Amino acid sequence: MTPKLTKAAQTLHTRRAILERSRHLFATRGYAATSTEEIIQELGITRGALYHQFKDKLGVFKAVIAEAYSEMTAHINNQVQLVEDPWQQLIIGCQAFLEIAQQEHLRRLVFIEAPAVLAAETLVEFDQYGFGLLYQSIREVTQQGKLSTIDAEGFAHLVNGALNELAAWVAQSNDPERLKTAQKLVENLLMRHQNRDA
Amino acid sequence: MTPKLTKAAQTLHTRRAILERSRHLFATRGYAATSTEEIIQELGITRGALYHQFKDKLGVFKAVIAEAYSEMTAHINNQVQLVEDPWQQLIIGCQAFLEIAQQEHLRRLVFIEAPAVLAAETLVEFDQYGFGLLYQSIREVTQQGKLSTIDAEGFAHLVNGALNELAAWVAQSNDPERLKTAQKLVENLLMRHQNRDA
DNA sequence: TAAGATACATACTGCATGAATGTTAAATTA
DNA sequence: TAATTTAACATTCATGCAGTATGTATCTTA
Repeated sequence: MTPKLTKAAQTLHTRRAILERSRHLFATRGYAATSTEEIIQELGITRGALYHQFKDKLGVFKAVIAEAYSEMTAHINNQVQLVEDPWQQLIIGCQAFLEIAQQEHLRRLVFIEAPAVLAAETLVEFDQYGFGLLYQSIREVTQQGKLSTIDAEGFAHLVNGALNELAAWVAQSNDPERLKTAQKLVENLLMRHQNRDA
Repeated sequence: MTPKLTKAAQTLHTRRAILERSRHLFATRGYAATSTEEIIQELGITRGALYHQFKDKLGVFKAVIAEAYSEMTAHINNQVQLVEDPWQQLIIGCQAFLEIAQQEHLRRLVFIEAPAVLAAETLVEFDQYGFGLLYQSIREVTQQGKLSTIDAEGFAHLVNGALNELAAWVAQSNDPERLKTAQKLVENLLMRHQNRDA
């Protein structure tokens, strides 16, 4: 006899519902201001369900953040793979970041809530995904002699920080031109560090 | 008859004690993980005292953040005022920021905890202090034609973001050379945007 | 010095997390 | 396929914490 709903399917449904609802709440109200009570009541499930699927409230948050991170990196990777030249990839990658990070929800989750909530904890692990891509890219063009800087790692941090803040700046505004301005600013930043001898 | 301790002096003592203790706790454990119970017990005072001096836990936090901000801006202003040339002031100011924001406690409070805790709230108000200085400085050199950028405001955000992240990078390490590296990176960034015609 | 304000103390309420325990239905296996 | 186990969820409760209400002692001021 075939069951109405397999266990695996049940889990999938419940987890997805919790993840989506809580992601919305975490992104709009913040982690602290979101109660597990809210999450379960809006979904019509019980505490038992939530605490069965996740270790605790922090567990839900970590899962949400992991998804948000992978969405961002996926978009960036997609865009980057459209070109071959590492130097172009660096520029395209940065601009793709600005596009995706423009989504206010993503930004608040990844760059505001996550650092504070996870603080000393596993944050580094997560953050390496985003930063790692950038660092690798910058190291590559530096080694090829195309980028001129006194310290590739430090420069990667410089660019990363610039990108994060520009993303916030773009997101805060309604002006559709800002994204383009930010993208040009970053391209300009990179071009001005380009080594013309190469 | 002279009182042992004037009311004003009492207030001063209590407020300072609360501010210093809670600042330490907020900076090391974070806002959420710090309980008012801890604060008062370590000081040997009561809830009444705390809630008399501050509206609530958030009120304590805001006061702590305000002090942290003003320490940072004070240091930057001091350094900047040592030179006359606006272009030099911009560079010196950025480097002074890296010096002061290197202190892990300050950084966590101002750039990690505060944004998350104050989120939509009065954060902007605070943040304008730090960013405002930078923006003004950049606008000045841009108007003088010394800085070449397509958008002064956007460029200010770019630099601000770069500074914040570099500060974190410096703070994470024990290497005393990192601060100098970061300072050079920023100077380099600015120099590469300098307009040689001026 | 009397009246009021101020700084603090104590006790209590309400809310949120997470744990303990119970129940039902799918999965496994004999 | 019947028996047994296990997984998904339900319900109830203990604990800890923020913030409030109310009481008291000390300082201020008219």
